[in-house]
Amino acid sequence: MTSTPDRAIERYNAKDAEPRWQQAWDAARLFETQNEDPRPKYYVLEMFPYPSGRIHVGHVRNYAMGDVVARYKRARGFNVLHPMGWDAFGLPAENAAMERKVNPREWTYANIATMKKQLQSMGLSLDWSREIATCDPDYYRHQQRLFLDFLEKGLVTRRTAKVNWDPVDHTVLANEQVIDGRGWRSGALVEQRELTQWFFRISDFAEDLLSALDGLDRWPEKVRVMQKNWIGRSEGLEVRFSLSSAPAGAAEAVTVFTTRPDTLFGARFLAIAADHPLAATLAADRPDLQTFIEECRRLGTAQAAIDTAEKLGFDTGLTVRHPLDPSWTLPVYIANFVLMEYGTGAVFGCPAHDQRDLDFANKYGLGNTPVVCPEGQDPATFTITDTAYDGDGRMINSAFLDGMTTDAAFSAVATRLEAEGVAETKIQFRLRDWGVSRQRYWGCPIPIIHCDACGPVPVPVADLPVKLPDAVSFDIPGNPLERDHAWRNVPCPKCGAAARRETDTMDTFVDSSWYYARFTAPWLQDAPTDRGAVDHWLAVDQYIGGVEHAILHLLYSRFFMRAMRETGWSGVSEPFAGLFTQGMVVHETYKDAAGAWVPPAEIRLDNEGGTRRAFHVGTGAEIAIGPIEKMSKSKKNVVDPDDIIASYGADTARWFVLSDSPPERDVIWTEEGVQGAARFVQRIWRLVNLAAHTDGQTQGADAPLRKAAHKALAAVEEDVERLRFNRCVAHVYTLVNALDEALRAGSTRKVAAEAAGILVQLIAPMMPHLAEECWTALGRDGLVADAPWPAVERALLVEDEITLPVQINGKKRADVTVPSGADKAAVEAAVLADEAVQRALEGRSPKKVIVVPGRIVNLVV
RNA sequence: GCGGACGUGGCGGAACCGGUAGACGCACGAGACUUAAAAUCUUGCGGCCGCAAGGCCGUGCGGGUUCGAGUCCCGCCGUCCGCACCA
Repeated sequence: MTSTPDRAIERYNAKDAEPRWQQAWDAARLFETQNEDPRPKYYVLEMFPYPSGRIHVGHVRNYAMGDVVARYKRARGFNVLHPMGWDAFGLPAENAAMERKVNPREWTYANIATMKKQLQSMGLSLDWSREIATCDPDYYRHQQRLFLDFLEKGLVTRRTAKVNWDPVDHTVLANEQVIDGRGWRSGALVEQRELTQWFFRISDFAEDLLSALDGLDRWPEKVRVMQKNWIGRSEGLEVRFSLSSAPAGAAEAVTVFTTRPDTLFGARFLAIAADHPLAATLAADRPDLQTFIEECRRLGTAQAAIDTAEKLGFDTGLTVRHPLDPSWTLPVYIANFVLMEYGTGAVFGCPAHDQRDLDFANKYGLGNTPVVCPEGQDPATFTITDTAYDGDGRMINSAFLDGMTTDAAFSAVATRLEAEGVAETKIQFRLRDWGVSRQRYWGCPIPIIHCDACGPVPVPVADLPVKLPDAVSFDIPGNPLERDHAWRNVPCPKCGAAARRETDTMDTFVDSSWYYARFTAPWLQDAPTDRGAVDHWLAVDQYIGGVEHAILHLLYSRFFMRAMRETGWSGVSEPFAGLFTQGMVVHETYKDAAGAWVPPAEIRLDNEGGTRRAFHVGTGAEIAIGPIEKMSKSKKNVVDPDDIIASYGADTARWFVLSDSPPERDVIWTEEGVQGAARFVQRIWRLVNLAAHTDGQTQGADAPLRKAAHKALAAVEEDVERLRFNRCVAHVYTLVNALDEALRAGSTRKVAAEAAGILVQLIAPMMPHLAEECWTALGRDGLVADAPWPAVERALLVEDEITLPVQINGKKRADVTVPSGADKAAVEAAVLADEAVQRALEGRSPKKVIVVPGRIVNLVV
């Protein structure tokens, strides 16, 4: 049987091979993309990393996936753009500066150098000639230009807004950085401060950002739903309730937004937010009211997450007239559940049909009037006690609306109030404008100069970039830009008088909102983008990253493309045509007897008899195996990609992260799994070498092998296109098993080497170094990374004969083999002639025969 | 509370439009080779009954549609994720 000569095949040495092939690709400049290349374009992009210091396995997974797509598409004849850069501004650099007295810029660039080396050791097919770092003045000068252009187009505004202010660190905190009302670093009680801030007017695009989601059919449904909810469109009516007697200095009326004008006759009260201007006016000379407002604010920030928050109200003593019946007045409350940020900061309370209003009304004895009667309920007896009814029905107790449906009542009220000039139909969005001002040093300076005479004046384009000063100190809390007088004090570009630079920098989400566009022509000196390049490459064909960016980054980028379209920097509106959100890499946790976390590197696992036990490599003490969790420094359940690559090689690491789980789900990093991947690398190496030198003569073994190779090829094609890498891996295993079997059976060298060649091309996108080494072993010319994808021989995919399962009353009783082209009658005849079928029929004759061609036969008796 | 996803062997998972449930891998058992170990190879591996042939049960639970349901419908249970006083 085994006619393969006993050749000593050396083990594949990844440590030696991987750098060698990386150099070969570099030397051939294989991944440097030309914009002018006539082949069809394909833009693959993974979310660029923050240079935190070292890459983690999550990066390995993310970039391995992108690399499979990039290498595959390149083999399929596309001009692939696959760039990489650094999301390099951000708070950690400033924290490092404070803790370790290092310059943020030096810290960042040192991290970039380290991480670039790590990424290069992965063998990714990246075009490093297009590398960008957002902290580079060559990048952020263009961002400043975009800011100025947006400003000119009215897409940027400046206004006051409330921010979370950390009085110890002297900085604004994002909501996520406020924990239980305290700053996440300082632990100080966070204050709400009014600050003048720059805003991008993303809400101007709310309607378009929402409706265009429907066209993003290559985005996960989940992400589209999240964005839809985030934008939060609701249709309703803005209604003015005039005050019976307006206090001095207050408006004559309170405007309310409602999505249920049909229930207006069920109104019992009006409630305004604690931050409503009317509340402030009233509080001016009323300390009790001031106290209440303070209380509301504290509750708002300190216990944002409370779901049982009690409804609190303060009766102002004011009343408003009902817009549909001026003789009817309603009391005005200040209520803690009304948000100034949404709608008009005022609501009318309809207790019968809104649970929140009902809770409030019941607490303050305001009663309720049901005005919508559910279908099948008797209006005469329909009452509400402690559960509001928010469904549809017939109008009752509602004067001219009685008997209408809720929809009809909505329209009737809207028509009437609009005619009277006391209301307008309004579409309200939850989406708010994007505040981009940050009181921090390590970010893109906002290119504005404040002049006492001229106000905020844009820095002239010719003066860009506004560069960050290098010599800064973080000895004193707060933004060093404010203390840097040499940097800060400049003449007004308009009038020449003494003026001051804006010391706020931009939110780092701005940096990542357009980097993918910059990649299309990163060499441009005097413009952010080149229209030809940007319109050619965008949208990104496949964008890959974590779900944690489902809303902010992806929504901001969609806004940015629209704003760049308005300012002429892009002809495209949607940045990402295809989006894929990959799962995390998770790992078991380990705890020693003292309860301290133990890192996986210090663990030896034992699986004797199927019982998993862990021991400490140093002490030998048994370690408790804990739950599988997201890798985190605090639980020490992290593995370092450098260690993995050093001991197993990049291909093994890449293969493992692609193999074990569907890419959108979490993958559990296990030592056993990595070892399995490492063994497979050797197995491929061994089989490919055997195939290259076999002197098998059994031609009967050839046909099944060719069939297996082309089946695997077709299957991998389909699954790479759909990013189902775990299935690709399974197809490769199947082909390897077939090759192994064929070699044992004596397959000829010609066919074995041809099948091995296909195998090598299949693994090339996933394990590129091993693939090159195998390609050479097979005596093939050039680089497999540059070889065109093999063509599937479709004829090999069709079977001559097919084995159909035969069911009797839905239970499988036999298998019958028929020619694959057999028609239903022939199949039926063959089935009924089958011995096992006849035995199972026990003399009965089928009442019905269902033949599903190529699938199954079911006999009903 | 609202919205979404998911639930299949010891484990990760596969199963396309309703058509052989458990592909492929990991782990584990038995055996071969070896002084030994590693590596490699052979072989078994959902449960129950059986020497076997074979049979019965089985995709979170309960019902339904269908010749046929992991897949579709209704109702539960559980897990995860997102949003959350949104008027």
